[in-house]
Parts: sequence; C-alpha cells; structure tokens
Amino acid sequence: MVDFAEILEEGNTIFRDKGALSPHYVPETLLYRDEEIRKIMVCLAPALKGQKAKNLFVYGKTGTGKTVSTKHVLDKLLQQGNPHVFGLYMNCRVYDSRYKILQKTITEFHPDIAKTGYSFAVLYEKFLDWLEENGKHVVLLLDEIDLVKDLDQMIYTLTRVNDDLREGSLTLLGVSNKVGFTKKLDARSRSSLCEEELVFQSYNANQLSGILKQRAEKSFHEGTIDDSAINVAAAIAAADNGDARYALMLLLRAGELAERSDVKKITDKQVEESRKAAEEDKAFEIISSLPEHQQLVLYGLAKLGGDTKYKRLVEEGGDKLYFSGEVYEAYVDCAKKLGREPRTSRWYREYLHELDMLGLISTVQSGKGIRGQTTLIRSSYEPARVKKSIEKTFSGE
DNA sequence: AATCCACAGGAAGTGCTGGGCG
DNA sequence: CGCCCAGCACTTCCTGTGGATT
Repeated sequence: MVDFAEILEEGNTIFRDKGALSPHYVPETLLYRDEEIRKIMVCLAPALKGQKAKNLFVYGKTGTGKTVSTKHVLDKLLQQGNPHVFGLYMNCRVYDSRYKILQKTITEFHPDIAKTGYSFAVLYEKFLDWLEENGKHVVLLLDEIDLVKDLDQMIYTLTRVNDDLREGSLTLLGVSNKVGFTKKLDARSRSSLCEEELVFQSYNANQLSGILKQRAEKSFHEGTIDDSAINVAAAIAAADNGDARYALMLLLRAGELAERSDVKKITDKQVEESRKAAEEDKAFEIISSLPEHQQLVLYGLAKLGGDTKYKRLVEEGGDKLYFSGEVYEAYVDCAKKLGREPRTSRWYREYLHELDMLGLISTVQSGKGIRGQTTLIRSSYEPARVKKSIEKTFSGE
C-alpha cells in the first residue's frame, strides 16, 4: 500500500519537516527562557484567582524569543480551563489602531455584537457590559505594539477600562523590538503599559546552537546534518546580533542548498554558502535602493569586469582592481548610454566613498609601482550579478 | 632635482526645494 | 500670500600628495 506520506518523502532526503525551521513555529519546550517565562506567568497568574493581571511590556531585539515566549504563556494560561479567563494574540501590524484592536477583540469573544459600523464609544460600552457579566478577565497580547498609530489613546482607553468596571478586568501584554520607543509615549500611558517590564537579551552562541539542535531534530532526517554545521550557523548568528531567526534561516537555506546539489549531508560548507547567499541578497537589496548615479558607478565598474579594452588594472588574488579614473570613464559612458547627465568627477569621488562605506566596493590607495596617487577599486560582489541586478532596476522604471 | 602624473579632497559658489513666519 | 532662509545636491576651482619619469 502506498500512501501520501511516502509520495511526499520521495526525493526529500534532507527535510523531515521544514515547518520546524519557520520563525512562526512554536516548539513544545522553549530553551533558555525559563526566567522570562516565569516572570510573564507571575504577571498573568492573578487572572486565575479572579483578579486583574498585571500589564507587562516585553522588549528585546528581533529573534530573541519574545513572541514565542509570550504566546506560550498565554496558551498555558488558557489551558487552565478557567471559564472566566480569556486571552487573545494580535499582531499590531494588522490591528494598528485602538478601534481595530477593540473590534477584533469583540469579534473574537462576542461575535453577535461585532457588526462593523458601531462607533468606538458604542463598541466600548458593549465590551464593558460583556466583561462585567460574570467578571471576565481578558489578556490581550499585542505583538509589535509600537506599530499602533494612536498608541497613547489606545493604552489610555484600554487601561481605563478597569476603572469603569466593578467586576472583571482587561490586561495588556505589549511586545516590541524597538527598545526606546516608550520614551515617545505620554508619561501616563507609559506607566500604565510598563507596570511591569521585561527585557529579552540576545542569545549567545551556545544557546543558539542548543535551539538549532532542538529544531534540527524535528526538521531534518537523522544523520543529515553535522553538529559542526549547527555550531557554525550558531556562531555566525551570534556574531550578528544573536538573532535566532537568522540562525534558523541559515539552516533552512543550507538544507535547501544540500538538497539542490544532491548532497546527503549538510556540512559547514552549505552553512557558509547560505550565509554568503543571505549576505548577497541583502547587498542586492541595498543596490536596488541606491540613488541612480551610485548605481551607475557600480554598473560602470561591473562592466569593466567583462570588458577587455581596459588600459590599466592590477590583479591581486584573482580579483581585479581598477583605477579610479578608469571607472569614472566607464561611469560617464554608462550614464550617457542611458540618457543620464554624468556628474563631475568630484562628486563621483563622494559616490565612491559611500559605496565603500556600504561595503559594495572596496578601495585601496595606490602605492609603489603606480605612477601618481589614485584609488584602486574592486567590486565586492560578482560583477556579472551586480550588472544583472542593476539592469533589472533600470528596466523597471 | 625638477617635472609629470593621476588623482584626493577642501572651500566656496550655484540653483532648487520646502518649511516656517509675519 | 509672499518672503526668507536653511539645506541639499552638485559644480568649479584649487592646492596637496606620493611615486614615476626625465
């Protein structure tokens, strides 16, 4: 007997379940966040005793487990099966105003009064009535709370709910990765929202590798990934902000790379390659958002790479270093061909600086062996691909 | 030693835009 | 509503630099 599982397995030698590498995946045990989870639980626990839970504001950089941990605690709270306790997760990217938040909340718990068209005040009253009946305790988990447009008002009205109630309560659990954003809040809103605060520190390399191992067990078939590959991914991500999401993405891409090139095992090599690919993606994104003339400078440089009529260049370890003047000429050429007025060389030098700062090119001052004082320029990324990506942005308009 | 080269990069000027203010 | 001014994006002009060439 054949079943779908087998069909799906065919040609799928690496992955068992890609989903476990997704940033949205919630593992059953959360590693290294016991303290934080405990603190969140302490804040929410009063709801189970029929009291108002504490408002809590959670912040930390991306990929530190804020969302996953808060969601986890909220789920656990609801699992207690207390009929008076309610909870709801919302991403404020979607629900970005106090009206949308309130409406979503009511739709969730009390669909029959949730018709659109009610004014905020009416909704508010209905919500109060519903809360008060049997003394319900509601926890709203507001992810990316900094994206709410009328945040001050939202916090003000939703915390005031508790003053208008004889029974029941509403608690806000805000999550954000913008560490300083509460400074912009009204002092009153801030103290309401930040009744309790919790900071999620970045993961270190060891913790990241622990998390990766946990996920790798789920997502890869046995023996398809090297321990050292995991450690490399963890080290790369740790050096770059300690973002667990980034680390997971590296593993995912490494797996896909291995699959595509028909390798049976993911090693350091694939991880390293996927880091490179991720870096390039980022670079090309930067390139496409660059001002026109900076793109043209890059384009000129890239074109020299495929051109054989250049007069002067230096080779070093397989890389070609071009004279500044030469690149300028190429830039002027390209600009003219595309019907753009080329800038003067003075301004071109400023462009070079910026491109250097962005890491898209690298420059060295000429020294011995070269007459005169000039800058030698090297493209940081493969000229052919730079060329392609710029052509794309130019044909796009 | 004097001169040339191939630029680097500072200073000052220009033309446009957009915001604030009476 | 007109006016002024700041700021930006650039140009023009100019002096400086370090090695090669003569």
